[in-house]
Amino acid sequence: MAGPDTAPPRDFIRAVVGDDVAQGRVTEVVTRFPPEPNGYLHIGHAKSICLNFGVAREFGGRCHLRFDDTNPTKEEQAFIDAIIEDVRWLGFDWGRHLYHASDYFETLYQWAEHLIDKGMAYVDDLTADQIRAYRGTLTEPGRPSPHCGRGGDENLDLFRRMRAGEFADGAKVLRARIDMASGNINMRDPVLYRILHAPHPRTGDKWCIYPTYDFAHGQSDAIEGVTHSICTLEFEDHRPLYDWLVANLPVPSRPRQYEFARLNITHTVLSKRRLTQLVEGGHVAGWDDPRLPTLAGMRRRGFPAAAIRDFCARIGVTKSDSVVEVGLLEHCARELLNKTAPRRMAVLRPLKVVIENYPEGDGELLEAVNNPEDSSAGTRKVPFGREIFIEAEDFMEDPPKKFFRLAPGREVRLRYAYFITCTGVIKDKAGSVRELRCSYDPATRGGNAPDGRKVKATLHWVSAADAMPAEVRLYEHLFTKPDPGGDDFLADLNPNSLEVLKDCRLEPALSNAGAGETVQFERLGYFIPDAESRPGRPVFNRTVGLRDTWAKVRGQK
RNA sequence: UGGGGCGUGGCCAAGUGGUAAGGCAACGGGUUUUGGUCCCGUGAUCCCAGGUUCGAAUCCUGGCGCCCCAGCCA
Repeated sequence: MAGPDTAPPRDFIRAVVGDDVAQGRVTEVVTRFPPEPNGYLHIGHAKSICLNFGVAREFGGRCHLRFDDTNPTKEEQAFIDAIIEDVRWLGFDWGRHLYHASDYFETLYQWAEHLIDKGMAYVDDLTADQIRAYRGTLTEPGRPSPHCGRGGDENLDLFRRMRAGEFADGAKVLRARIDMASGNINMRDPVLYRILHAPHPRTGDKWCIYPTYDFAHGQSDAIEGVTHSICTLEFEDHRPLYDWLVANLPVPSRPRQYEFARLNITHTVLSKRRLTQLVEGGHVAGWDDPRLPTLAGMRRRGFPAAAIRDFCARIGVTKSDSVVEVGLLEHCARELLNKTAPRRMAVLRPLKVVIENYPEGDGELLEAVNNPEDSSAGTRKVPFGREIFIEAEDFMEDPPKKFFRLAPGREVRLRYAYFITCTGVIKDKAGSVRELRCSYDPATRGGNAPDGRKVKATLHWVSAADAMPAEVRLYEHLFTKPDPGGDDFLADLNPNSLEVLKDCRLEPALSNAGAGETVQFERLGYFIPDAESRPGRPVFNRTVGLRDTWAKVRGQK
């Protein structure tokens, strides 16, 4: 069993790294996680983070956190801050190795001049549209730009004037001189620098030209001594360019790029473009909406970081496109939480029960186990009285065959309390059940009958006199379809992804539920206080429900 | 019709010539003061077709299918 943070997984990336170490090709393994600060991190990033930091740790190396901040028109400091918080929360530490591609802007600039000197780059005056037209298509080769023959001095002069701010955005670009006829479009004289008169979150107004991803990434890796630059499959086509640049520039080391398949999960979306659309379009309540697969959202929802790490370890790392069922993620959360979450009782949809033979005005404290999976968690006292609330769905006036819970004349157990028998049903004018009358057996205190009598169900409950009112938010999948449609994915949004219950009742022990601590509401699932929770006005999020075989039986009848 | 990848049970995924691990899901059954947990049991001949071999998911040939690439995004 691949428990949390146990046996390190074995995959093709680790095989390569292990081989490089064994053959002496590298002495220290250095990886990096390189987010662009233009959005929040999601669980797809978690896969990459676990891979990069995991490999570094397993081989005694190090992993850098480096922001790929080469496009100031899309990036913000707020995203940088959020990303740092999320990676930390996930449980990884980059030590003093926090970097930004923008740290290397001056060096990258010098290397661009170096390329010009070698005749391997030129300044192009073509517009973006013209460049596209000259680039050819997937099946037809491109044609050289009319400016590709410019002399070195002219190119150098033009490039320096680009830096000096003499030209408008888009007026000129610096391009590598490689091969306009290459089958690989990335090699058809790719753009290396573009003019962007935009302030940068870190370098301010110092620059008005910025390197492209291709010109920044590999060189940044080389500067940092990264040995294994691990990225996703869509960059496979960029590897020849990555290698070309690193081979033709006076870089201090020779990193290698390896690609793995990005993560996909059913019933959600995992692309930054779509997540941004959901947030900016107001379809969710922000980047940390608990329905989102963002790390911030999952944290708020109550997913433990260790469960996410476990999930990432279980899905593996390969090169084949795959879609992991959300069920696995939910399983990872349940498995961990089952062992760690304290048990409490809470009633989501209260139905009042009056125990008629229980002395009026009396009350008592009953002992309840905090976690049957962890005896060290101890016990607590739960108040009991003549009037209690039970879950409305735990009673049926006319129960079907397989319904084991409370019904007229039937006896069930109240967890850690007594056996009760339903003796009466009170309804309102509309005919719906308002209240139940029951009797209890004083001999069954604690939940066991001395005569060995059995009941078929155990219900959770809360003392009416002591209950604390609360709001509880239930979540379902954000999308109704396993694979939300392409451009039309908003049409697949699940209208019932959020259900707010405003009249819930909690046992008193829940009043000091610690922030960030997920608890189990017995028989219901795992819940965590929401960020909007306040003393005296608690709000809980359901992280995930318990497995519910009754729901299955009920569903298929 | 160019270039780069991928194809093992419903979903992931081991396997690298010697006779198909594991996890999730599903379905049976047992235990149980959570219809939870836990325990036991049930399923593939490996995209297709040829070939090499005593023997192939693993090697060769030819097909088929799916994904990525024509941003001065990353």
